[in-house]
Amino acid sequence: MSRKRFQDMNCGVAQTLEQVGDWWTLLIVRDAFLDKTRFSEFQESLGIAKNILSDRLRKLVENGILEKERLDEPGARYAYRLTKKGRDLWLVLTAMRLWSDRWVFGERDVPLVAREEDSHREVAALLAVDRDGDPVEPGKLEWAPGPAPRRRAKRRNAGARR
Amino acid sequence: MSRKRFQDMNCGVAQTLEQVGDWWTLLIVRDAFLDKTRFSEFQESLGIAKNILSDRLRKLVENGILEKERLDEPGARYAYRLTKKGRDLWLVLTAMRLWSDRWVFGERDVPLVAREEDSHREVAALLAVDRDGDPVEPGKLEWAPGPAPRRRAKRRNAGARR
DNA sequence: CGATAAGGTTTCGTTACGCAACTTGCAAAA
DNA sequence: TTTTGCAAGTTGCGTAACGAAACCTTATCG
Repeated sequence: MSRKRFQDMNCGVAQTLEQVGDWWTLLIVRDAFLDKTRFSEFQESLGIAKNILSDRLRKLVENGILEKERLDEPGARYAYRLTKKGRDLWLVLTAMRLWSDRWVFGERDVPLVAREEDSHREVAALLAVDRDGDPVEPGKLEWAPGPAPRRRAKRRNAGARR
Repeated sequence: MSRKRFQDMNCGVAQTLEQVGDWWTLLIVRDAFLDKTRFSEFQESLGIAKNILSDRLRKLVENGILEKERLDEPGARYAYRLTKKGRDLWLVLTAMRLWSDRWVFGERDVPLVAREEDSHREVAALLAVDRDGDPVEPGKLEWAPGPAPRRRAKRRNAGARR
């Protein structure tokens, strides 16, 4: 009678939820993007119970989304930092932010903004492109179920795992 | 001692999680994208308990992500369909799918594919653009906390709510 | 009328969450 | 050297959410 797991579902959404689908997890990741690194920083920022935070951080480290580093500084024991895998979640966070921007906040301002370091240009939208980089019309999308045996052609970034 | 709510957090990620952050909710939305409309279809597809499914469907309808329609067909039943707000979640699902494609599945195939209706070109990546539509370098992003009083300039699609 | 099916609701046991109190490790103050 | 103090947890306990199965309701079919 334990909580159902999504491990065996052959679906990317389910697999992602398996790793970051817990109630607090994505907010911890969001805070990590905001350069929070310490246990107490997450705790104060989120108002999360310490045992829950402890558990979520452990799972995030286990899943390779955060890495735990021991610090020598006085007053600071550990630092939790995003790995490459963790930083790659920015698209998920951005998609959620943009959705809420439109459907929840309405005209209110949102506090988390992604922007280019140099120009400070903000990410205002996400654009879907095919494997050649050509835009795909969002209004004319259909979803196809699988399993579709397809070869992923030439990935820009090889060496995906770690 | 109820579960902590994210309502009051002035953060788009939190607001989105408040509506679709429950354990099963995004999988129900995914199934809705796959043209499932009936209670029993969701139930069989997901293996979710009926009371949980009932509760999640109700909340999704309350939040305007699904709409419940009474059908006249024999066997008289209901259909749950995505609203515009619900269909707008495709970016979130796609971002999650692409992430798992890279970090979970590795070389395995994924079963949920978004593609253009006419050309059948698949969405292979999401591209961040600024408000002028110019691409923003993903590698050089920084995250800024708010609240940043910014005016959202000329949205492509006005009339956001409904 | 009885059987069957969709779409739930109820009941009940287990798991997860939330809170407070306690523990541990280290470092600086007294 | 003892004490204080903070970071980073762990433990115990009560409540809320979840999961499975049984039950209910409405409608159709024979």
